[in-house]
Amino acid sequence: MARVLYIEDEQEIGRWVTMNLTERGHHVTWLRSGEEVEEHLAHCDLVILDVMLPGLDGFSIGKRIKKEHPDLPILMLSARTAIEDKVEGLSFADDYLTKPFHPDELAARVEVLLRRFNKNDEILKLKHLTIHTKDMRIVNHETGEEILLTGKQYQIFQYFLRHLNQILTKEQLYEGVWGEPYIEGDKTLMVHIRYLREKLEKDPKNPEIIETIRGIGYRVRK
Amino acid sequence: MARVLYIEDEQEIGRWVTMNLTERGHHVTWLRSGEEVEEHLAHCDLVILDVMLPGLDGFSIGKRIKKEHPDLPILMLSARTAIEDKVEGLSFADDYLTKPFHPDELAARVEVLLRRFNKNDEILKLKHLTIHTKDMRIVNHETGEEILLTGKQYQIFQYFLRHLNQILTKEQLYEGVWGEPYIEGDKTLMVHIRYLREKLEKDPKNPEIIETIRGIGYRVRK
DNA sequence: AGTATTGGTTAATATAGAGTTAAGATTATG
DNA sequence: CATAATCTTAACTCTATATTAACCAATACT
Repeated sequence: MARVLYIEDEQEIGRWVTMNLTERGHHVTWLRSGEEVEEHLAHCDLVILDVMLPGLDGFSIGKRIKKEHPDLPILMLSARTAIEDKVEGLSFADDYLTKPFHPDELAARVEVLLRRFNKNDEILKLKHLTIHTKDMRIVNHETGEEILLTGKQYQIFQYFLRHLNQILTKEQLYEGVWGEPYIEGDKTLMVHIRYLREKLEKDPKNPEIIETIRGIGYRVRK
Repeated sequence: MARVLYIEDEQEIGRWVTMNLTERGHHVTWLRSGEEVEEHLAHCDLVILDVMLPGLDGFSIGKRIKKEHPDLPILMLSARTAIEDKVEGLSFADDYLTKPFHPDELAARVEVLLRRFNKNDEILKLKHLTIHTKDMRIVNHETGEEILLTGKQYQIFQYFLRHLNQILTKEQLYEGVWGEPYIEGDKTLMVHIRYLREKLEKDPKNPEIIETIRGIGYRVRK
């Protein structure tokens, strides 16, 4: 179902959680500390983070992850039930579950996050397109043909889908996809938008999927 | 901060929750039953739903709301702590909080949902217009249509919104938007005001949003 | 009422921002 | 290592928007 990155130092609970989530069809990567988190982030759909870790605490790690990857859902797991901890956790994370908990509740909350962040196999319909969000298969359901995107096209379109209905500035888009600052006047993004439209739009000259917001950027609406 | 629709039949807890959320700056509409929910949905940012209600139960109501309004966050509130209830609730809702709970936790979870669903921008109402200040989306809430402004129109209107109720001279406006000195007798600003009125006003000949202050300039009042 | 003054409207022209294309650079693939 | 696919750059075209200017309407003043 989803690729879960799980950071937990305790052997016991770590095995138990990993087992439970694996049973439900998720692919779990369990790290014993927050050290090598960074390299795994690009290849996961959700982070489960224990608060009590040796060395750097879960809150700091969570905040850093959220800063770098705002579209990656984070679920905090903790034995600390104090209201201050919950409020602190929820200030950046997307859910906070206190130990002990029932594995079904964890699984249900994982599902909520995947649903909300468009990371499960939801089927999204935009005009003449049917998009399987999990594996990003795009089908033109009027002709039945599948649309294959190249790497960059895929990343850009995914960024749009994660921010449906929002007006995205060229800066936001460029920085979100390339991960480096946008230089005013650069046409690279535009060229990609053009080829994307060529593939996605019925009539690329009158785009309906990716609309232009002149002076600002672009938008994809549901 | 946000417009919360709260459905709860118990007097005691209803008052307490309403008070707590109001204290934190939210606008709470408290309904004692799920009957007249439908008409309020269009004008709220988040739904808090009690599970135990006389008549139709909270789960059914929640599912129906989610089906019609998938982008409206729902937080379930319940005295039922059984895992089956939680799983059932989380199958459609976006969070599930069991009673008793700390008001700070409810508030924190409300914040998480508003953040995730992008509903935490300020909303300003001027006559028939609803303005989402964060992303500057302007909607005519009588027709439901979105109003798209061009760059200059956008800048001018933003200047008005930052100086609500103030009479702005043409000098002030011009210098505020263009950043260069206003030349007496220049009609550029006026032409833009005209096109702005064309888009914003119900009847552009009798402007209600942007009023003319003869001999001085213009004003937008709340 | 007639005239001056200030605001409003319209259409033309100019400009900036977006779209297009193709060639060259880079990266992936057999 | 060669070839193909994809990405970036840059010159050029097109179009929405901004500005200008000429004309029209409303209000204020004598």
